[in-house]
Amino acid sequence: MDEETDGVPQNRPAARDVDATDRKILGVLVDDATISYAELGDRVGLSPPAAHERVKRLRRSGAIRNTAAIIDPKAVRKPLLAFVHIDTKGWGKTPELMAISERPEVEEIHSVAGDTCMLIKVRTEDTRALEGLLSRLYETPGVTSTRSYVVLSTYLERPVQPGITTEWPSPRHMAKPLY
Amino acid sequence: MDEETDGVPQNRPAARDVDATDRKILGVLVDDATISYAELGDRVGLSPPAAHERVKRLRRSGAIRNTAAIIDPKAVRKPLLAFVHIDTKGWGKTPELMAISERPEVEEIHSVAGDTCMLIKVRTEDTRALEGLLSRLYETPGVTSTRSYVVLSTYLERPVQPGITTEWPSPRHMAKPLY
DNA sequence: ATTGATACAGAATTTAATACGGCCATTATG
DNA sequence: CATAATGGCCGTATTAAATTCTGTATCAAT
Repeated sequence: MDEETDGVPQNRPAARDVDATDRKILGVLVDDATISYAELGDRVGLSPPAAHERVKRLRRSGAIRNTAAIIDPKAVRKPLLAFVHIDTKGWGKTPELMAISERPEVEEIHSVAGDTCMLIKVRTEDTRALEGLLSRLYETPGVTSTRSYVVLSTYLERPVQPGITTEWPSPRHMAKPLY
Repeated sequence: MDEETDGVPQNRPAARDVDATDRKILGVLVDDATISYAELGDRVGLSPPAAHERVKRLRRSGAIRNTAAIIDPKAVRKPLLAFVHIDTKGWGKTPELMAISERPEVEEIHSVAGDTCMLIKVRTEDTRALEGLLSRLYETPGVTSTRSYVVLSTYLERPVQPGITTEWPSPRHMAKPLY
């Protein structure tokens, strides 16, 4: 399958919201984006060109950000996964922190509600490499402390799922919210 | 681009380790797996069939786990990202916890070193849905407490990078490890 | 030195992506 | 209310890419 490169949506042209068919398409393509439009059409009940048209729209609108190869971390020698909380004086996207983000080992950087703290996901070859990354983080100006959570084993890891939005059963002890 | 479905590697047939060319290929395909083999070959200095052969091998060996559409969480109405630590009595992949993993909102479940605790990444439509998920988690047998980290903003989020393994400069105050 | 295996390039073939035209349904408009 | 305009789809035709095939060079092991 394929066509023009997925681009980041610079502008928001046709932001029609995704319908049930689009979700089905997304569900299929998250599992496997290497199938043909004929196969995709079959699975969601469309002709190949119609499926193609939908996918093009999903790309244009930015619903599909990218079509990417998912790499096994072990294959590229990064078997060690860790999450790091760093407490910072104030928030921010400091230049020092952004320098850290250029390391290929760093996969995610989020700022977190409550404390002034950042949550970072890293994948390294071994504990030695993790140590280097951590000491670099600790030396970053504004960082007051770090806590690391080294992952022993991963039970589930998957990309964003389109999933049909279903309701959770309200816990009995919980009142319906006012708004 | 593409061919037969990426399969999970049941057996380990040709586990030759990835060389520099393979890393280049992975680097390109992580960015954009929709390019043609001609284009891929150009970028890494191979003929189209040779590039194709490499990619097939990377799939067979499991280095490329999947080729997937990356979805914008906002497009599927999941703008809220949170990490949840749950403390558990003992470890484990209890049936109850595994039931949680079937919710499409749950993206990752890891067990963590040190405490007996699990780290869970979830993405929901709103705080209401998060609340439902959390109360469900708290009601899971064996769970003694939960802590949630709601993400305010994400500065970096990307897939596993093949990256050329480079050395960190050893911190000056740190001795070389003995092994 | 010879054999075998591996990786590659180039050409040939098959398959899939893409472009085009027409149809139907829904929605906007006079 | 009638009618135009739009959007989404299908079927077909064309073009481009994936895939197969064959020969060759390189390297390793016998």
